[in-house]
Amino acid sequence: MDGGTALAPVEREESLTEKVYRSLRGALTGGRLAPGQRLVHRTLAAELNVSPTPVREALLRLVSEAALELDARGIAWVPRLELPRYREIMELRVELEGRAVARATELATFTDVARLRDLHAGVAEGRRTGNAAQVLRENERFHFALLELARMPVLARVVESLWLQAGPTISLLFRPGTSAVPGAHPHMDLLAAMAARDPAAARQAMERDLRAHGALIEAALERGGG
Amino acid sequence: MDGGTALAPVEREESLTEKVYRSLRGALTGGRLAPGQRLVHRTLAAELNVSPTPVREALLRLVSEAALELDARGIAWVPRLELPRYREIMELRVELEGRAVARATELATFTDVARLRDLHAGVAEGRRTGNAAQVLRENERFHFALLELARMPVLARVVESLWLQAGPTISLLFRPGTSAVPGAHPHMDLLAAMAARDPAAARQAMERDLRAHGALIEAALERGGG
DNA sequence: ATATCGCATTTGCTATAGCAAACAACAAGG
DNA sequence: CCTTGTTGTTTGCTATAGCAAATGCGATAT
Repeated sequence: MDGGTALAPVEREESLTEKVYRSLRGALTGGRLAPGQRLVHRTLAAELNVSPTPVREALLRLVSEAALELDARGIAWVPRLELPRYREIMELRVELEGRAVARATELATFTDVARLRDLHAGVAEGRRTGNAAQVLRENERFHFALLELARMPVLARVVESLWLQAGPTISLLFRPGTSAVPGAHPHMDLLAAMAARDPAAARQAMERDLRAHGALIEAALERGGG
Repeated sequence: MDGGTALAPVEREESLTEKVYRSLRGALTGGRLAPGQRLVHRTLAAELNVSPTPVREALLRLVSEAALELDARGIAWVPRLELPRYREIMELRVELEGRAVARATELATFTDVARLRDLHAGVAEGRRTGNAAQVLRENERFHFALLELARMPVLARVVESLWLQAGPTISLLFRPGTSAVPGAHPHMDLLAAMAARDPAAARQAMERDLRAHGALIEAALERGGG
């Protein structure tokens, strides 16, 4: 019985808690849960056809990641992001994702950069067709793939958490039409810098990318969007 | 009925989940839970005289904060910190706590700095008497008070999470005697810089402080402590 | 019309129960 | 002595039940 050495280890199928968590996470970053929305665990459980227990666990997990908050009564809800807090999140993202992209530039192979180029194509297509949801979704994939390349798991986890905190507000306020920044998309500069093995330039491109997006959201927040 | 306006709002007493969470958190940073230790939720519940549910919730919360991990079977355990990951955590702490102390220096009043001085006295006392647990505990209070002064809640939360990830390993390996760095304690330089309203100097002092501690742990990890 | 009281409902929190998979220990066989 | 099979135990996961506090609503009184 040794033909088995070629077999991959069986994947333990994920728990219900995990499934609910992923579903909620996707809803948060995908803009299907708006700031202010309340999430009553029993109600959600009924909708998802599971018992309240795994739903409650998933909600508490999101609370511990600051993606949700509990009101005075203990009911989970999507927090409204005030401008100062949004700015703080963006400052941290600039620093941390900047670091990550510099590191990724040192480590990335030609193939890695090519893959990133493919991912950016999705973003570009969304921009052309004015599909905000697609832009956000593909942009997220691009950034997370980049984070992966940096081989900094602790940092990556922090950025994911920041992403999740800002996600609902960004989804609510982002409109791709508005972001017609002159010149090439910062992602293109970033990819060029990576191909040229220039970590500092890559970092600067990342910073421009984040600040360009960030400025749009800040403007909307100032108009009273939060 | 307006005599009530002077009353503080009644504090909703914390849930059992919260209590268990705090207890475990303290055990992790206080060195009462060593890397490798397994935490079986039913057993723990029996020891704490509560039902398994809140214990399970507290454990899952710590898992989501990367303070604990789940093994293949789903049992929570205190992860062993490999050197690269420890280094990554320290790099992030240097950046983030450095940022925080620079900001705190801009915002802190004379009274704030005096309070920090008091907190450092606890650290100094622990050093004099060779009480490792006291040094770690008071050092934590000092750093968190500093974070509070920076008014950067998102950053503070991230640092707390990093602290928790490194806590068990630090507690395991830290010995105050070893850390007889020549010259004044970096905290003293830091406090002087804050009093002088010099954010850059404060940041540098923080970096020296973290790297001095960090070097001790790294040395112990290299000797095979993890 | 407004305020107040009371009751039914909602809802988070904790405890308990049952299941299934993994594990451990021990017995039987080679 | 080592392997194999069996059986009892451990343990995470999910569902369910009951409690208590908060809430909401309607009735009643002023």
